[in-house]
Amino acid sequence: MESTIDRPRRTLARNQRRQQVIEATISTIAARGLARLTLTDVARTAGISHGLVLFHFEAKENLLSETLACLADEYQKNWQAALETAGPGAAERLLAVIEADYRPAITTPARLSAWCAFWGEAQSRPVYQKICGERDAFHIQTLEGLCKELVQEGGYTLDPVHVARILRLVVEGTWLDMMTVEASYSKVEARQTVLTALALCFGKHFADPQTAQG
Amino acid sequence: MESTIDRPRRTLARNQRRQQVIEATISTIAARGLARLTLTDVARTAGISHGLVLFHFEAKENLLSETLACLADEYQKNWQAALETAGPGAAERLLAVIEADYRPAITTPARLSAWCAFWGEAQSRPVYQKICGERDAFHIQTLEGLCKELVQEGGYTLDPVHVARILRLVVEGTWLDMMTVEASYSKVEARQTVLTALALCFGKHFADPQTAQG
DNA sequence: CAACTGACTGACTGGTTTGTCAATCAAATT
DNA sequence: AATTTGATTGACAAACCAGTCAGTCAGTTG
Repeated sequence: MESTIDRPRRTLARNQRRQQVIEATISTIAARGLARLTLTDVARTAGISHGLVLFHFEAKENLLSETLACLADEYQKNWQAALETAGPGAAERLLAVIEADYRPAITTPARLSAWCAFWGEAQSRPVYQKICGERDAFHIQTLEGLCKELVQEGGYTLDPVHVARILRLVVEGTWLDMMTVEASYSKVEARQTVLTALALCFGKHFADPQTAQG
Repeated sequence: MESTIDRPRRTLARNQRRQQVIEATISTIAARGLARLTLTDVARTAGISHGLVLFHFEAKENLLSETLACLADEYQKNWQAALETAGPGAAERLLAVIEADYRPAITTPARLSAWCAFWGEAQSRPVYQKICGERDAFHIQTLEGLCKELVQEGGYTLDPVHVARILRLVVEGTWLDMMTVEASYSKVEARQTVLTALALCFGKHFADPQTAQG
């Protein structure tokens, strides 16, 4: 008897199909941008009719919101998971949160590209702003908390809010660089840059990759 | 005899009208985003017919490219002018280039918003990438050069490329923050963050605003 | 003043795109 | 096997929008 369960089905379960369409949306945004995105594009990428996309998401606007929410969820779960498996020390935990941003599953070219596209459009769309906003606030709060711990621990004369911001911006910035800057650099270079920033901020806790090697 | 020169004319000179339409485009992008931008929107903002927009720019795509080129030009001229009027020392010059990014004329909400919109769309549009790319490369080169000078001058054990990148990303990042992050902070806060970063990188040349005050 | 040039308008066209819906089909249930 | 449920399609309607163009008008030049 052949298996009837794991053979690809013509009709998929609701959640599976929705996830598949969202993946197709991410790819299509990466390839064509938000401005030129059409439902027919998305449908073609997913290998289904455009009517089915609307059947599952009601409206284009809704599909886009849910796609962004999916990306934001993924991002948050990723760094939170990293935080949970990290050791108890503030330094370890800060490093874990930062390194989580460079995990391959998160930094897919298509995902980065889609993320940037939403970011650019968010200026004029409160809906998008709100989806990212709450999760962002939590992320920032966490970073600030860890920096505060480190400042107290190491007796640094630094404003934890400023330092947390600097570190976050360097991480986010290297993301964007890897996408946009023409002569783009590698993920290794990006992480080295972040480690340099960490060493500059918290020299007693982190060694500069430069001096550590040479 | 009344003046015939400075009275507002119904028909404008070619360059004047083009500039006006570009300004209208920037405002409209800020208000509606690139994805929903229509020529009718732009025309309404400029107070002219949408036929005239096409008369001056041939095609929508062309209007957008020229608008982006205008923003990029403006940006470059701004920091280059700041560099020319700065003193001879590397520290002064670096500070001048960085502070130029916070001049009010450049950091208009509409301009920042439009800039972000183009940035987001640039992933999938080589045309946009190219317009920014060359100018960006020059900007990065300049920053790296100044950082290199400072490193030699102060005997820091730092990679100038990494430091230049960190500083640039903090500046760019505060820009984006002021636009996107929900509980946004002020331009003063942004500049303080950058000064903190400068002090962390080049402690012998720049004082942390924190310790300088307290 | 007459002729001319170039800016300007607004109606129109063709093509594209979102969203609807009736019909179809696969899978589960009875 | 018959019925039901819910996914799926493709044809269709309506809206929208970029781009065209014939004709108008303002400003200039001879």
